[in-house]
Parts: sequence; structure tokens; C-alpha cells
Amino acid sequence: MKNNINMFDQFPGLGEEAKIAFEKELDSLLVDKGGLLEQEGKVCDHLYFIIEGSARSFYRKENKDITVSFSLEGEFLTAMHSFISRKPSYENIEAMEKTKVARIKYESLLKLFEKHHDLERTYRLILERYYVSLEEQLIFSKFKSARDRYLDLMDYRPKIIQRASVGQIATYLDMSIETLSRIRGKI
Amino acid sequence: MKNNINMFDQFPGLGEEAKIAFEKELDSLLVDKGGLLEQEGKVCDHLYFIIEGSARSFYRKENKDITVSFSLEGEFLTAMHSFISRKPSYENIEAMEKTKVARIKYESLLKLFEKHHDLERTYRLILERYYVSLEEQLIFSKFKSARDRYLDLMDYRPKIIQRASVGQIATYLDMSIETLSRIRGKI
DNA sequence: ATAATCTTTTGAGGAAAGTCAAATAATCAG
DNA sequence: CTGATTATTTGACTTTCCTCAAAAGATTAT
Repeated sequence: MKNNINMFDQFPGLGEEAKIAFEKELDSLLVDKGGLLEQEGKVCDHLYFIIEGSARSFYRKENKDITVSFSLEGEFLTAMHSFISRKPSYENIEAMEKTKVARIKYESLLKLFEKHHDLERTYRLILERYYVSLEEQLIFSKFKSARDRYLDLMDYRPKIIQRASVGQIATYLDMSIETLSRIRGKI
Repeated sequence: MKNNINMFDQFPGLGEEAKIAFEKELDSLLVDKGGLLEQEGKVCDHLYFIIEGSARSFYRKENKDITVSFSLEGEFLTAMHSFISRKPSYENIEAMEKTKVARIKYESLLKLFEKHHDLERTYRLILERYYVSLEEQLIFSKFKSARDRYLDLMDYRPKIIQRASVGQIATYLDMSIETLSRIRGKI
């Protein structure tokens, strides 16, 4: 449990009772590099929290894939669209290295909301963060050139540049591998 | 009040009490074409519901602007990023024609949440919808060519094509006015 | 260690969409 | 209604980034 402690640090409003009830519903999971936490075509039933390691969310289109987000230790993660809508996901989530996650089932979460309104609030806050980061990503992708998108990523999330491959970063920044490689060469 | 009735139709789980309490906190507003509901630099304090008319959310970058979304009658609307984070907004929201909105203050909403948990849930659902549509927009902007983005908009939201200008649609679809004009010419 | 595989870099050429400029069409104010 | 302003279309040219191809560099399995 020591590992999970920081999970709630981000949500000071949460009462002891709710934390305990929440933790009771968690189970934990170890995934190897390249292993899938979520797969397109299936409804996403879990909200994850990364204890150790990192993950990548991506869509597949024909042969190429499009990275939507990278997640590191201490972050919550799910295929939000499917988790929300209860429809099959278009999203895949894979571990970028050996990764340990805690996770809670959608159903369990809804049940907890009935008893613990502060948990529903916390979930709302997670959702809000998700929203904010998505919006930032959208704006940023529209305003900036390929080169600036890369420089921004270096500023904001340098760890990702260390931990993801050029190919993965390229699909995240919406440019070809070759373009990214050339940009990196000229810094 | 007759006008507002459909506001809750979208949220069947909501109890009578909560509806009444919510409506008590609403005030309504009439904005002329081009009038601003929200302005960059200010914290967004309101959640809006469009009773009649339409609105456009956009960011400004140097001289050009970037349209993030269009909203029509029956839809909720706010500068979500600022509304959530309580930081100054980068977003502007303008009426695209003479527009009637109902709105509730952020503070009022939070107070209502204390008493009416079903309202907090409804708000969560609004947030979820916001999220889903944003994600769809992000994916769609990455997967598709300029031409396909336009064809998609025609399919999904034909009313927008009728009501927004070529310039506004172009900034929404992230292409130049000229490119959009050429695409329209070739259909 | 060595071959086999996968990833990244580099080069050449091409496609998509952008910019600038001018012409045409639509809208608005008096 | 008419001139003035604003929006849209069209054309010529440029830029950005993509694709294809091949070489160089890492990584992995045997």
C-alpha cells in the first residue's frame, strides 16, 4: 500500500473512509513491455493508476498508429472515451516498459459514488484534468509547427522524450518519423 | 421557463427538487451578433445553455483566430478550461447571431452540488460529453485530410455549415480560407 | 559474439496546403 | 439605393512536410 500513498495526495478533499473504501476495490497488475492494458474493440472497464513504469494510448488507422497520450508513474489513466460512454474503445493502451498499475472497475467506481460523494468529486477532478490536458493538446497541435510542437514537448514533458521511441513521439506529435528525426538533428 | 424545458430532457436522472433549485440560480441573457459571452484574460464564471441562436468558441493567436467549437440551441457551453481550473481563459466565446442564453454562476453550481448530488452527477455528464466531443475532434483532425474534415463536418453538423462563415469554418477545420473555398468549389 | 531484426538517420523528389495578390460577390450603413 | 466595407473565390507561386529508398546504428535472440 505504501506505493499507492501518493495516489490520494493529489486530492486533498478526500476523506479517510472514502480512501479506504476505494483501496479495497483496487487490484494491481504487472504488465510487460508492449503488453496491452486496453484493446480497441472492447469496452474499457478500468480506471488505472500507474505505480511504476509508463504507458502509451494510441489509435490504429490502417497500418500506422496515432499516439494520443503518454502516462508516467503517479498518473491516472484510462481509455476515457469508452470508459465514459460504455461503447467499444477505438483506443489501445500499452505498457512502454515493465509497468505496475493499480486499477478499479467501472462498476465498482459507480457503486462507490453512491456512498462516497467525495469520491465522485475526485473522479470529476480526474475527468477535468483529462479534459484540460486534451484541450491543451488540441490547441497546441493547431497553433504550432512540427518543430515547435517538439520543442514544447521537450519543455513540458522531457521525461517522455527520454522514454518513448522516436517513432512513438512522431505519431504523438503528428509528423513523420523522418521529419522528427530531422528536427532532432538540428537542435 | 417553457424555453428551458429541454435543458433537463437530456438528463433523465435528475430529480424535481434539483431542477427547481437549479432553475432558481439561472439568469438569462440576450446577446447581439458578435457580442462576447466570455473573453480571454478573464476567469470564466458561467456555464451557459443556449436557448436560441448559436455561438463560437475561439482562441486568438497573433492576428488570426482558431475556432475550437460551435454551439447551437439546446447545448451547454462554457470556456471549460478556465471554468474548471479557475485560471484566466485563453478562450473567447461570441454569439454568431442574436442569441438567448441561460447561465449559472460557477459558485452557485458548487453550492448546489453540496445539496444535490444528482446535479453534480449531471454536471459530470456534461463534462463527459465535452470530453468525448473534444477527443473526437482531436482524432478526426489527426486522421483526416483537409477535404475529409470538411466532408465530415457536412455529415455531422450540417447546420454549422449553414450558419458559420467560410472564414470561421476554415479556422475550425484548421485550414486556410482559400483551401476551404477550393474544396467547396469541387464538391 | 554474430546474425537477424528493428529503429533512426539521411537524401531526393513530390504532394498538400499555405501565402500573397487580385478579382468577384455579398453585406451593411447612411 | 448606392457606395463602402467585408467575405469569398481564383490564380500563381512557395513552403512544409510527406513518401520512398537506402544507409547507419541499436537491440535481441541464439
